[in-house]
Amino acid sequence: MASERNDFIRDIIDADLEAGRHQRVATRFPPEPNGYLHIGHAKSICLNFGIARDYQGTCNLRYDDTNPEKEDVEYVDSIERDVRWLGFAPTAVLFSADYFPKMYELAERLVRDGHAYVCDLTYEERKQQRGTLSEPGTPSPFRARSVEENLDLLRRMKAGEFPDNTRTLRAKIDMASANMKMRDPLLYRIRHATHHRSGAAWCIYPMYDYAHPLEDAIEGITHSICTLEFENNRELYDWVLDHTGPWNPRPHQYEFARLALDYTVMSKRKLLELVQRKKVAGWDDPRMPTIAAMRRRGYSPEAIRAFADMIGVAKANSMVDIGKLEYCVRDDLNRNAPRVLGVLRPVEVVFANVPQVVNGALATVDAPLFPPDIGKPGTRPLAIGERVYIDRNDWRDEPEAGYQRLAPGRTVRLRYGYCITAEGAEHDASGAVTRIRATVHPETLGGVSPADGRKVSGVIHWVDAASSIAAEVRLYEHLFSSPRPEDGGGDFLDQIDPRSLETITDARLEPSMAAAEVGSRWQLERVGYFCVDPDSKPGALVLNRIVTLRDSSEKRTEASAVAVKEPKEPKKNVKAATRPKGKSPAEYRAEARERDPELAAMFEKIGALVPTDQADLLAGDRATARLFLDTVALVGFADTTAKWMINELPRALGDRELAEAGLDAPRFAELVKLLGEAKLPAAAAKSALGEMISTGKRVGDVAVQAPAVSVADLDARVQEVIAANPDKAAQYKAGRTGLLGFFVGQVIKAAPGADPTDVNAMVRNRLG
RNA sequence: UCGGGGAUCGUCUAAUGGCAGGACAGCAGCCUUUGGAGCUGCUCAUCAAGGUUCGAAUCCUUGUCCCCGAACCA
Repeated sequence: MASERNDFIRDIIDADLEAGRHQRVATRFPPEPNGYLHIGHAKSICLNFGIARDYQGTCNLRYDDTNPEKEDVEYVDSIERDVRWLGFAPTAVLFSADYFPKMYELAERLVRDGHAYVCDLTYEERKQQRGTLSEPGTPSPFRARSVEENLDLLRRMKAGEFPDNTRTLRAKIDMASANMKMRDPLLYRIRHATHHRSGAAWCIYPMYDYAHPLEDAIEGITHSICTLEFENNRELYDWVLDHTGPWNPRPHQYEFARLALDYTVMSKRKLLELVQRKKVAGWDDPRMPTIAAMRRRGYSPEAIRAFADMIGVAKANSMVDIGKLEYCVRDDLNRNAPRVLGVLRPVEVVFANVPQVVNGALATVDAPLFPPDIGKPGTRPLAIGERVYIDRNDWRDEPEAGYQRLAPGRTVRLRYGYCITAEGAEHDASGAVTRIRATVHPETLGGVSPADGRKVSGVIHWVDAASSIAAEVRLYEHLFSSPRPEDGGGDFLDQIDPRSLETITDARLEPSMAAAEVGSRWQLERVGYFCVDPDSKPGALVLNRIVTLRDSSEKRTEASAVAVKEPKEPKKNVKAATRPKGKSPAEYRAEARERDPELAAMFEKIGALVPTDQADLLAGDRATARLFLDTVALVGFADTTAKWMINELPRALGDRELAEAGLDAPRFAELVKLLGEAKLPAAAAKSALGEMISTGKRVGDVAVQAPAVSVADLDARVQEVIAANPDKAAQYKAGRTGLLGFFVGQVIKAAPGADPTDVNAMVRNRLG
């Protein structure tokens, strides 16, 4: 059983297990090897593998490689590496291509059963005959070919007798289906192509809609999870399984909303374009949303998994704030990245008063690798020499309000070291500071305040000029300057932020960083988190900025507020405007009556008993209308019957149709009678109705009439509940009237036979 | 003969007729040898209108808006 919060898919799995529909859970992650995996895939990986983990089930990594022209082993390799790096071990690593023989065998079966045919229509002809979203298609002239001819043609297709694109195998379903996917969809196409796995063994390849359900069924997948755009494909998925089975377990497809993140793009096509047009350095350019890029940038698998947990799984299209990802990355790094000192834009500080120099240093301190709140051990020595570098950004010739760092006459603490006071600065011709002169307060080591009582305005980072090492630092920002680069109608490539990569070649790091390994992650205190890039060479470190530190200084807030551009006009949905409006249920009911005079007559009769709007709802189909009329004929109470049929019956029915639910008028009438005569409380009647429908029993057998509760008893219950929740009672009295429902619910739980109306009144009374 | 889905704080997501909750972001304060972290508090939502009900985000009705679907892609 899954722990913590469930998503709707885990709810479905829980229900399936509970109902005995499955004894075990099997999922799969089915990428097509035609690109690198991205953060959106990570969401799916965490879902599928996470379910396998939570339910002690299985999860296969299966390459959905049915299109030889787009797929490549480079992608196959990268995908498995990324899945494993994310922390998941596939139960099996499989390839659709390995099922080609079995799929073909089933295709022959479809032909033999008359469910598929070979079609000679060209692409253009088929397009012509497909119809549109609102008009039916026309059947292919080859639809009526004999089984023998179809079988012969299919075998010759497989044998390679026909050139590419000259024939297809199509399912024989319904060219008039409202679902375009069901208009005799293609099952196989001819491609004399080399496949990355099966080589030249095949010249016909199955289409996704045929292959995918079979792959799932062959592997014994129970829950086949995909994204929302496949909702329309589910009907075909089921059709394929229905005509190739029986399958046990029989897989079912469920769809969730794919991840969309702002300030990036997620489609493989667009990612490929960025790579091929060299807008980025490759699939693993740290600005890309690919797993490989995030790994290189320094995101940890734990951070990405935490992100997947944070965003949840649902069916509503959504755009996730990239800040959530960055939060997860920082949260992980804060706990795990050792702190070191480094200066991105060095400016020299020379000390005028040098207290005492030992081995070329004023002092050497053991600086902790983690702050106290992290509670991790480790230190490294830090020598403070006569000259240090501080960040240019920590100096102001004229400090603005609220500024807490170094400026003429100001005193700051060098992190882990001395307090220093700036005495003056030298500038170049452009006015930029080139050197700062300062005095050291020798007594301030170890957190001691300056002896003269002067105020220390802040703490800044620094490195020793003599012993520090040089490094290249790559500063990354979001690749795109717009939160939705695909919106606005223009080319998304135009939205690339030219400032998304800034390279600093003369940064200085504390000497301990010379030993940092490729891939290791560090916090440069007060600057951000950094990861050692594989481009590093001995003596020539390259650091990637993983993410900045959160910065609550006002300056930064203002700057980023300016940087955020106004979102563009929301894109106009041309399709939506030209799309004809669908018929409303009311129109369907009216049409049904027009087609069916008997139903129209029933509508008339019902209209004589209840208001027209109710009659309309009750006379949309014969089963409903008949139930109403028969029930009223039996017991009267037209008003009660109508209200219960309209408002309560749908919920009790759930997914079932009234006609197949087997609720006959005599049984329903019994319930209505009790209701009409006020002999059964509404709440009891509701649960009874549900039970009557699912068990076929009579109301007398299922309605649990809790013993009546005397007024005195009920009042005691009310007072007990109020006494047990004094805080809530106080809140209620303070005006939080929504709590009334809470109290009523609690009392009814304690006294099931009570009339909610009475309880309501008594609670109000007691709570004043 | 159009069909299939969806709509809850700024964002993501819970609540399966009974307290609209959590997280991110934001704001304020505390704390701090990182303007980090942490802690405390605050701001902020059920698409609309009717109906059923003691009680509706949830059930019914009528609307509105958004997404997906007419590749020999997946």
